[in-house]
Amino acid sequence: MVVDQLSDAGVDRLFHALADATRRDIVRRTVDGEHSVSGLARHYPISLTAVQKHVAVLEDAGLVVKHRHGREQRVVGNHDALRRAQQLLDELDRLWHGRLDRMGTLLDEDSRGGTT
Amino acid sequence: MVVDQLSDAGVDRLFHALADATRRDIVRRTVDGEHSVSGLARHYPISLTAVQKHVAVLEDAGLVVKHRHGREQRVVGNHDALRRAQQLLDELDRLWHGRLDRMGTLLDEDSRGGTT
DNA sequence: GTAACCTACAACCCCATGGTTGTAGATCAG
DNA sequence: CTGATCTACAACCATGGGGTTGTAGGTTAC
Repeated sequence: MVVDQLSDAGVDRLFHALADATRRDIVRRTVDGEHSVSGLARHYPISLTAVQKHVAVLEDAGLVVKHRHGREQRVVGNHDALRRAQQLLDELDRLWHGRLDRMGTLLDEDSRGGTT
Repeated sequence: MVVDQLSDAGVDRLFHALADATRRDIVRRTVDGEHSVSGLARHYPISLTAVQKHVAVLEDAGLVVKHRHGREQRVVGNHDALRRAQQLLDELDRLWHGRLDRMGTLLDEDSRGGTT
Protein backbone atom coordinates (compact mmCIF):
# COMPACT_ATOMS: atom_id res chain seq x y z
CA MET A 1 0.00 0.00 0.00
CA VAL A 2 2.86 2.27 -0.69
CA VAL A 3 3.12 3.75 -4.11
CA ASP A 4 0.05 3.71 -6.26
CA GLN A 5 -2.40 5.49 -4.04
CA LEU A 6 -2.51 8.33 -6.50
CA SER A 7 -4.81 6.39 -8.80
CA ASP A 8 -7.34 5.40 -6.17
CA ALA A 9 -10.93 6.39 -6.67
CA GLY A 10 -11.21 7.51 -3.07
CA VAL A 11 -8.59 10.11 -3.80
CA ASP A 12 -10.86 11.63 -6.40
CA ARG A 13 -13.54 11.97 -3.76
CA LEU A 14 -11.10 13.37 -1.26
CA PHE A 15 -9.76 16.16 -3.45
CA HIS A 16 -13.14 16.80 -4.98
CA ALA A 17 -14.54 17.32 -1.51
CA LEU A 18 -11.82 19.88 -0.86
CA ALA A 19 -12.44 21.67 -4.14
CA ASP A 20 -15.31 23.76 -2.82
CA ALA A 21 -15.00 26.80 -0.58
CA THR A 22 -18.18 26.04 1.36
CA ARG A 23 -17.03 22.51 2.08
CA ARG A 24 -13.59 23.68 3.14
CA ASP A 25 -15.29 26.09 5.48
CA ILE A 26 -17.42 23.32 6.92
CA VAL A 27 -14.27 21.31 7.50
CA ARG A 28 -12.69 24.30 9.18
CA ARG A 29 -15.67 24.64 11.48
CA THR A 30 -16.07 20.97 12.29
CA VAL A 31 -12.39 20.68 13.01
CA ASP A 32 -13.07 23.01 15.86
CA GLY A 33 -15.74 20.85 17.41
CA GLU A 34 -19.13 19.30 16.78
CA HIS A 35 -21.82 21.17 14.89
CA SER A 36 -25.34 20.20 13.91
CA VAL A 37 -26.21 20.33 10.23
CA SER A 38 -28.75 23.08 10.70
CA GLY A 39 -26.28 24.94 12.89
CA LEU A 40 -23.78 24.84 10.07
CA ALA A 41 -26.41 25.87 7.55
CA ARG A 42 -27.04 29.14 9.37
CA HIS A 43 -23.60 30.35 8.35
CA TYR A 44 -24.23 30.09 4.62
CA PRO A 45 -26.65 31.78 2.25
CA ILE A 46 -27.79 28.49 0.81
CA SER A 47 -30.56 26.12 1.74
CA LEU A 48 -30.33 23.50 4.45
CA THR A 49 -30.61 20.80 1.81
CA ALA A 50 -27.59 22.19 0.01
CA VAL A 51 -25.59 22.05 3.23
CA GLN A 52 -26.80 18.53 3.83
CA LYS A 53 -25.42 17.58 0.43
CA HIS A 54 -22.10 19.24 1.16
CA VAL A 55 -21.86 17.35 4.41
CA ALA A 56 -22.71 14.14 2.58
CA VAL A 57 -19.89 14.79 0.11
CA LEU A 58 -17.48 15.42 2.96
CA GLU A 59 -18.66 12.32 4.77
CA ASP A 60 -18.27 10.24 1.63
CA ALA A 61 -14.72 11.52 1.32
CA GLY A 62 -14.09 10.63 4.95
CA LEU A 63 -13.28 14.22 5.90
CA VAL A 64 -16.16 14.35 8.32
CA VAL A 65 -18.12 11.99 10.52
CA LYS A 66 -21.77 12.24 11.49
CA HIS A 67 -23.42 10.78 14.52
CA ARG A 68 -26.83 11.27 16.06
CA HIS A 69 -27.31 13.23 19.23
CA GLY A 70 -30.96 13.38 20.02
CA ARG A 71 -32.73 14.92 17.08
CA GLU A 72 -29.56 16.51 15.85
CA GLN A 73 -26.97 15.08 13.55
CA ARG A 74 -23.59 16.17 14.87
CA VAL A 75 -20.83 16.68 12.33
CA VAL A 76 -17.20 16.52 13.33
CA GLY A 77 -14.01 16.61 11.31
CA ASN A 78 -11.91 13.53 10.77
CA HIS A 79 -8.23 14.17 11.03
CA ASP A 80 -7.21 10.93 9.31
CA ALA A 81 -8.64 11.96 5.95
CA LEU A 82 -6.72 15.20 6.00
CA ARG A 83 -3.53 13.39 6.82
CA ARG A 84 -4.23 11.04 3.93
CA ALA A 85 -4.53 14.01 1.59
CA GLN A 86 -1.28 15.37 2.94
CA GLN A 87 0.44 12.06 2.34
CA LEU A 88 -0.74 12.04 -1.25
CA LEU A 89 0.70 15.45 -1.89
CA ASP A 90 3.89 14.41 -0.14
CA GLU A 91 4.08 11.48 -2.50
CA LEU A 92 4.04 13.85 -5.47
CA ASP A 93 6.48 16.08 -3.68
CA ARG A 94 8.90 13.22 -3.32
CA LEU A 95 8.84 12.74 -7.09
CA TRP A 96 10.02 16.30 -7.46
CA HIS A 97 12.86 15.76 -5.09
CA GLY A 98 13.74 12.57 -6.90
CA ARG A 99 13.91 14.51 -10.12
CA LEU A 100 16.12 17.13 -8.60
CA ASP A 101 18.36 14.44 -7.21
CA ARG A 102 18.62 12.81 -10.61
CA MET A 103 19.43 16.09 -12.26
CA GLY A 104 22.19 16.51 -9.75
CA THR A 105 23.43 13.02 -10.48
CA LEU A 106 23.39 13.70 -14.20
CA LEU A 107 25.47 16.76 -13.72
CA ASP A 108 27.72 14.83 -11.45
CA GLU A 109 28.30 11.59 -13.31
CA ASP A 110 26.45 11.74 -16.61
CA SER A 111 25.74 8.05 -17.00
CA ARG A 112 22.17 6.85 -16.49
CA GLY A 113 18.97 7.00 -18.57
CA GLY A 114 15.37 7.46 -17.48
CA THR A 115 12.61 4.89 -17.24
CA THR A 116 9.27 4.99 -18.98
CA MET B 1 -2.87 37.45 4.83
CA VAL B 2 -1.73 34.00 5.64
CA VAL B 3 -4.88 32.65 7.13
CA ASP B 4 -7.85 33.08 4.86
CA GLN B 5 -6.49 31.44 1.77
CA LEU B 6 -8.91 28.61 2.25
CA SER B 7 -11.70 30.64 0.68
CA ASP B 8 -9.83 31.64 -2.42
CA ALA B 9 -11.25 30.71 -5.80
CA GLY B 10 -7.85 29.56 -7.02
CA VAL B 11 -7.93 26.91 -4.34
CA ASP B 12 -11.06 25.48 -5.88
CA ARG B 13 -9.20 25.13 -9.17
CA LEU B 14 -6.18 23.65 -7.46
CA PHE B 15 -8.01 20.88 -5.63
CA HIS B 16 -10.38 20.32 -8.50
CA ALA B 17 -7.40 19.78 -10.78
CA LEU B 18 -6.10 17.16 -8.36
CA ALA B 19 -9.48 15.43 -8.11
CA ASP B 20 -8.98 13.36 -11.25
CA ALA B 21 -6.79 10.30 -11.59
CA THR B 22 -5.73 11.09 -15.16
CA ARG B 23 -4.69 14.59 -14.19
CA ARG B 24 -2.76 13.35 -11.16
CA ASP B 25 -1.00 10.92 -13.46
CA ILE B 26 -0.12 13.74 -15.85
CA VAL B 27 1.29 15.67 -12.94
CA ARG B 28 3.29 12.64 -11.90
CA ARG B 29 4.72 12.32 -15.39
CA THR B 30 5.44 15.97 -15.94
CA VAL B 31 7.12 16.19 -12.57
CA ASP B 32 9.67 13.84 -14.03
CA GLY B 33 10.48 16.06 -17.00
CA GLU B 34 9.00 17.67 -20.06
CA HIS B 35 6.43 15.87 -22.19
CA SER B 36 4.56 16.92 -25.30
CA VAL B 37 0.78 16.85 -25.17
CA SER B 38 0.53 14.12 -27.79
CA GLY B 39 3.26 12.22 -26.00
CA LEU B 40 1.21 12.30 -22.85
CA ALA B 41 -1.93 11.35 -24.73
CA ARG B 42 -0.39 8.06 -25.87
CA HIS B 43 -0.47 6.80 -22.29
CA TYR B 44 -4.22 7.12 -21.90
CA PRO B 45 -7.15 5.47 -23.63
CA ILE B 46 -8.81 8.80 -24.29
CA SER B 47 -8.62 11.22 -27.16
CA LEU B 48 -5.93 13.82 -27.65
CA THR B 49 -8.51 16.54 -27.17
CA ALA B 50 -9.46 15.11 -23.80
CA VAL B 51 -5.83 15.18 -22.72
CA GLN B 52 -5.52 18.73 -24.00
CA LYS B 53 -8.41 19.69 -21.75
CA HIS B 54 -6.85 17.94 -18.77
CA VAL B 55 -3.62 19.80 -19.38
CA ALA B 56 -5.55 23.05 -19.66
CA VAL B 57 -7.20 22.38 -16.31
CA LEU B 58 -3.82 21.67 -14.74
CA GLU B 59 -2.34 24.76 -16.31
CA ASP B 60 -5.23 26.88 -15.09
CA ALA B 61 -4.61 25.55 -11.60
CA GLY B 62 -0.92 26.35 -11.94
CA LEU B 63 0.15 22.76 -11.45
CA VAL B 64 1.71 22.64 -14.87
CA VAL B 65 3.35 25.01 -17.32
CA LYS B 66 3.30 24.83 -21.11
CA HIS B 67 5.81 26.30 -23.49
CA ARG B 68 6.37 25.84 -27.18
CA HIS B 69 9.28 23.86 -28.49
CA GLY B 70 9.07 23.75 -32.24
CA ARG B 71 5.74 22.28 -33.22
CA GLU B 72 5.36 20.67 -29.84
CA GLN B 73 3.87 22.07 -26.71
CA ARG B 74 6.00 20.89 -23.83
CA VAL B 75 4.30 20.36 -20.48
CA VAL B 76 6.24 20.42 -17.26
CA GLY B 77 5.12 20.30 -13.65
CA ASN B 78 5.22 23.34 -11.43
CA HIS B 79 6.43 22.62 -7.94
CA ASP B 80 5.10 25.86 -6.47
CA ALA B 81 1.46 24.92 -6.98
CA LEU B 82 1.95 21.64 -5.20
CA ARG B 83 3.61 23.37 -2.30
CA ARG B 84 0.70 25.76 -2.18
CA ALA B 85 -1.70 22.84 -1.91
CA GLN B 86 0.42 21.39 0.85
CA GLN B 87 0.35 24.68 2.71
CA LEU B 88 -3.43 24.79 2.51
CA LEU B 89 -3.72 21.34 4.02
CA ASP B 90 -1.20 22.29 6.65
CA GLU B 91 -3.37 25.26 7.49
CA LEU B 92 -6.29 22.94 8.21
CA ASP B 93 -3.98 20.63 10.04
CA ARG B 94 -2.94 23.43 12.36
CA LEU B 95 -6.58 23.96 13.30
CA TRP B 96 -6.72 20.38 14.44
CA HIS B 97 -3.70 20.77 16.59
CA GLY B 98 -5.19 23.91 18.09
CA ARG B 99 -8.26 21.94 18.97
CA LEU B 100 -6.29 19.14 20.51
CA ASP B 101 -4.34 21.66 22.54
CA ARG B 102 -7.53 23.19 23.81
CA MET B 103 -8.98 19.81 24.66
CA GLY B 104 -5.85 19.06 26.59
CA THR B 105 -6.25 22.32 28.44
CA LEU B 106 -9.86 21.51 29.26
CA LEU B 107 -8.90 18.15 30.63
CA ASP B 108 -6.16 19.76 32.60
CA GLU B 109 -8.41 22.37 34.17
CA ASP B 110 -11.07 19.78 34.80
CA SER B 111 -8.71 17.60 36.75
CA ARG B 112 -7.87 20.64 38.83
CA GLY B 113 -11.53 21.28 39.53
CA GLY B 114 -11.92 24.04 36.95
CA THR B 115 -14.82 26.51 37.01
CA THR B 116 -16.24 26.36 33.45
C1' DG C 1 6.14 21.93 -53.01
C1' DT C 2 3.56 17.59 -50.36
C1' DA C 3 2.96 14.65 -46.55
C1' DA C 4 2.99 13.75 -41.75
C1' DC C 5 2.63 15.42 -37.32
C1' DC C 6 1.31 18.45 -33.23
C1' DT C 7 -1.83 21.49 -31.59
C1' DA C 8 -6.03 24.49 -31.17
C1' DC C 9 -10.81 25.11 -31.19
C1' DA C 10 -15.76 24.63 -32.05
C1' DA C 11 -19.78 21.82 -31.61
C1' DC C 12 -22.03 18.35 -29.59
C1' DC C 13 -23.51 14.39 -25.84
C1' DC C 14 -24.10 12.53 -21.52
C1' DC C 15 -24.30 12.89 -16.84
C1' DA C 16 -22.67 14.48 -12.34
C1' DT C 17 -22.96 18.70 -9.36
C1' DG C 18 -24.84 22.32 -6.83
C1' DG C 19 -28.77 24.45 -6.17
C1' DT C 20 -33.83 24.75 -5.33
C1' DT C 21 -38.70 23.42 -3.36
C1' DG C 22 -41.79 20.26 -1.24
C1' DT C 23 -43.13 16.52 1.63
C1' DA C 24 -42.59 13.57 5.60
C1' DG C 25 -40.56 11.29 9.81
C1' DA C 26 -38.39 11.97 14.45
C1' DT C 27 -37.55 14.41 18.42
C1' DC C 28 -37.70 18.04 21.95
C1' DA C 29 -40.34 21.93 24.54
C1' DG C 30 -44.82 23.63 26.23
C1' DC D 1 -51.26 16.43 22.50
C1' DT D 2 -49.48 20.56 19.85
C1' DG D 3 -46.12 23.13 17.91
C1' DA D 4 -41.45 23.99 16.69
C1' DT D 5 -37.01 21.91 15.12
C1' DC D 6 -33.89 18.93 12.91
C1' DT D 7 -33.27 15.87 9.48
C1' DA D 8 -34.07 12.91 5.31
C1' DC D 9 -35.37 12.28 0.75
C1' DA D 10 -37.54 12.82 -3.77
C1' DA D 11 -38.12 15.64 -7.76
C1' DC D 12 -36.63 19.03 -10.51
C1' DC D 13 -33.57 22.59 -12.94
C1' DA D 14 -29.37 24.83 -14.73
C1' DT D 15 -24.68 24.56 -15.29
C1' DG D 16 -20.36 22.68 -15.96
C1' DG D 17 -17.18 18.60 -16.62
C1' DG D 18 -15.33 14.86 -19.26
C1' DG D 19 -15.73 12.81 -23.32
C1' DT D 20 -16.18 12.61 -28.41
C1' DT D 21 -15.65 14.04 -33.60
C1' DG D 22 -14.50 17.32 -37.07
C1' DT D 23 -12.10 21.12 -38.97
C1' DA D 24 -8.13 24.12 -39.41
C1' DG D 25 -3.49 26.21 -38.66
C1' DG D 26 1.50 25.65 -37.94
C1' DT D 27 5.82 23.08 -38.08
C1' DT D 28 8.95 19.52 -39.36
C1' DA D 29 10.56 16.04 -42.75
C1' DC D 30 11.13 14.61 -47.57
